[in-house]
Amino acid sequence: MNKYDTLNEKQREACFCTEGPLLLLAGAGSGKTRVLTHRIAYILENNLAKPWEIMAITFTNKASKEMAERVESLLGECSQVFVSTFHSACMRFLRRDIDKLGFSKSFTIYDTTDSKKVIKDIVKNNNLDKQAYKEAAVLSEISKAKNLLMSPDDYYNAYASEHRKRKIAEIYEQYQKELKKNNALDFGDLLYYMVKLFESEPDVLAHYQNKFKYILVDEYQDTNMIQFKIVNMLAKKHKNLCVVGDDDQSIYKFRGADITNILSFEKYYPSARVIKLEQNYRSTKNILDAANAVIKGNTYRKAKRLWTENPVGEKISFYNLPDEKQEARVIVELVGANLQAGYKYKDQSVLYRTNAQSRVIEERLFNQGIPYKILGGTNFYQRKEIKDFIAYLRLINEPKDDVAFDRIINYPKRGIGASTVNQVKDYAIKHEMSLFEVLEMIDEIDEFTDRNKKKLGEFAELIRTFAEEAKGMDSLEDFAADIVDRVGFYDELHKEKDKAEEKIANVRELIGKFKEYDDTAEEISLTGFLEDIALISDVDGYDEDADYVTLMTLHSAKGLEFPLVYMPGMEDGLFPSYMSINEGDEQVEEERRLCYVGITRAQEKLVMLSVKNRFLNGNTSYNPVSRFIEEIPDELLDVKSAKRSAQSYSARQKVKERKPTPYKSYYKAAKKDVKPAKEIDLKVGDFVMHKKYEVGEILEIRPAGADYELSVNFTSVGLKKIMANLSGVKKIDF
DNA sequence: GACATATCTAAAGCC
DNA sequence: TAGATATGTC
Repeated sequence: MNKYDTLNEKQREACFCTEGPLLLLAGAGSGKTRVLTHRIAYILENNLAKPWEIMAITFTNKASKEMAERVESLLGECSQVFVSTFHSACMRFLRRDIDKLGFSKSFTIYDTTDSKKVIKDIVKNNNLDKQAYKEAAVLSEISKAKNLLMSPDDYYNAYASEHRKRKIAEIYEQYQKELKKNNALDFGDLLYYMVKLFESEPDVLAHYQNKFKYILVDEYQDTNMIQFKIVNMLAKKHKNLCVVGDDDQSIYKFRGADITNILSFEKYYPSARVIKLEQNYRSTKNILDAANAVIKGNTYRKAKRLWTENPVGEKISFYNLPDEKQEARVIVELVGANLQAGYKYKDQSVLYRTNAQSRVIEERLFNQGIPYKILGGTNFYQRKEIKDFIAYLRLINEPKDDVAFDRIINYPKRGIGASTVNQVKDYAIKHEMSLFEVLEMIDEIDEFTDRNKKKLGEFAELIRTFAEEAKGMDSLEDFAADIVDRVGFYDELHKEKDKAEEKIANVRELIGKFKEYDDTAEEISLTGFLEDIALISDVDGYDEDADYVTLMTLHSAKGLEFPLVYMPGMEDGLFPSYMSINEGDEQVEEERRLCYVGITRAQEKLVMLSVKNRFLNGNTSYNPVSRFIEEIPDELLDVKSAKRSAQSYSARQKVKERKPTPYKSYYKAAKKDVKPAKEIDLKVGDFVMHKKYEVGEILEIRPAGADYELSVNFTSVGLKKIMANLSGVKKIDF
C-alpha cells in the first residue's frame, strides 16, 4: 500500500492529473489539502520537476507553512517547494528586481494605517473636504483600482464624468507619488508592480515562467483579477496550472475577489479538466445538511452537493436570548459543559461576523477563568506602542519612510512640537525631499530657530547612529533592547496612565519576538524582520496545539476546523449585515457563503445563537433572527429556550438580571431628546452600571445647580456620588 | 510653541 | 471604545 491508496478515487484522479490546466472544485472538508500535498509529492517522486520548480500559492502564511511541512512529511525529507502567499511571493520577486521600476530594494511595506495617514495628508494638502473624502473610503477605491490593474490615469479616464471619482484619481496619483518618494509599497502595490514589472521586463517574467513548471493555487475562489493575471502570466509557458477552490466559499468580494475567476476557468482554459470533490470527511450529516440548506439559497453557483458517510450527529442547537450578555453567558456555560463532556478548550471555537462582538464574550471567558485567545481585532503589530517601536526600525532601515518618521519624531516627547514638524514638512514638500533628508541639512536652513535645529539635529544623529550599528548587527534582540534603552521607551510608556504596564509588557513581548527571529532566521537583517511582520495575517497567530478556546471572525476561520463551533450574532442586520441587505441580493449571497463557511467549520457540534437586544458600537439594536437560521430546516434545529439554560445563577448575576441601565444609554437618551432630566427614566431604585462589572442602585437623585447629583450604591465599591446633567453623566468619583 | 486635558465622532470583513 | 481634534495652561 502506498501513500496514494489512502485517497478516494476522485482525489487520486486529481492527484495524478498533473499535466495541463486543472480545475479542482473541492467542497468544504473534502480533503483538498491532502490532495494538493499528495499531488506535489507525486510530481516529485516521478521526477516531473525539481522541488523549486513547483510553486504553490496559499491564502495565509500559516497555510503555506503547513503545506510545506505536510509535503515534507509525505516525502520524509526536506523539500524546497516554493510555497507562499500571493503577497509574499510578489514581495520576494520584487525584492530582486524592483530597482527596474525605480524603487530601491530596501522598500518598506505600508499597512492600512500607514496608507490612511498618507491619504489623510493629501486630502488636507489639497484642501478637500475630509468628510467627503474619508481615508478609508478613498483607500478602498484606490485598492479596488489597483486590483483591476488601473493606473491613476486609467481610473481618471474611466470615471471622467464623475466629479468625486476624478478627485479620487488625483488623490490616487499623489498617493502613488508619495509612496514612491517614501520608497514604500502598499499591499495592492505588491501585486500591481509585480504585473508592471513582468510587463516591462520580459526577461524577468521569462525567468519565472521557465522556473515554475507546476503551479498550484489554493482558495482560488478568492483570487482577484490581478492575481488571476499574475497566475496566467506565470503559467503561460508550461500551462500546468492547478487551481483549487469552492465557489460556495468565496467571501472576499470586498477586496476584489472575483468569483467569475472560478466560475469561468473553463472558458479561459478550454482544455481544462474539471474534477469535483464532493465527499465531506469533516462534519456530521446534520451539520452538512444545514450547510447545504443554507447555501441552496444562492443562485450564482456551480451545481454540487456535498455528502458524507459520517454519522448523523446531534442537531444544531439554536438559542434566542435576551441580550448579548446572556449570549456570552450561554456560550461560556456550554464551553464549560463540553469540557466536562471530554472536549478540550482547543476543540471549541467561537466564530462571529464582526470583531466588535468578541468583547462581551471575552469578558465572560475572562471572568470565568477560561483560557482563550482572540485572533484579529487589534493585531499585535497594530498596537500603538508596537507600531511606534517598529517605526524606529523602519526609519533606521529606510530613512525615506516619512510615515515612520512622523510617528516617532516626537515620540517619546523630545520637545519637537506639531508646528516645528509642519515646518519640516513644508520645507520637504517645497524642495521635494523626504523629511529625514531635511533633517540631514537642517543646519543650513535659515527658517529654523537654533533651538529647533539642535533638537532636530539630535534626532537625525540618533537615527544615523542606530543605522550605523544596524549594519554590523548580529542580534536583533540586542539591537532592539539598545534602542529601547537609549530612546527611553519604557519611561515614556510609564508616564501613560492608561494601561502602561500592559503596553510595556507588549514591547517586552516584541523583544521576545526579536529573539525568536535571531534564533530562526538564516540571515539576520532589519529588512528581513520587517518583511516577515509586514504580511502577517490574523490566523498566522493561531496555534492548534495550545489548549485554549479560539475566538475569531468567520473570515479568519476559512480553512480551519473545530469539533465544536459557536456562532453568536445570528441576527438579520448583523449577519447578514445591514450594509449587505441594503446593497442587494449579491451582497447577501456573499454573506450566505460566509455563513456556509462558518457552519462547515464544525465537525461534531454546532451552536448558533441570536439575541433580541444587542448593545454594540454604542447603541442598542433590536434585530429579528437571521434569515440564515430560517433557512435551516426545523428538523435539523434543536431550539433551546433561554430559561432552560439559565440555571446556575450566582447572587451577583441576579443583580445584573435587573437590567441595569448603562450610563452610556443614559447619556445618549438625554442628549438626543434634550428632555429635562426628570423625564429620563432613571429613578430612585433603578440599577445603573458602570463599565463592565460595577452594578449599583440609585439611592437618591437631587438637583445640584444646573446638574443632578446621584447617590449610587455600587455592589463592590459602595456608595458613590455621580454628577449628571442634561448632556449626560459628568463625573464619577471612583 | 509644547504639552495636558476636554470634547467629539464614528464604528465590517483582510493581505 | 479609541482616535482625532479643540481648548486650556504654562
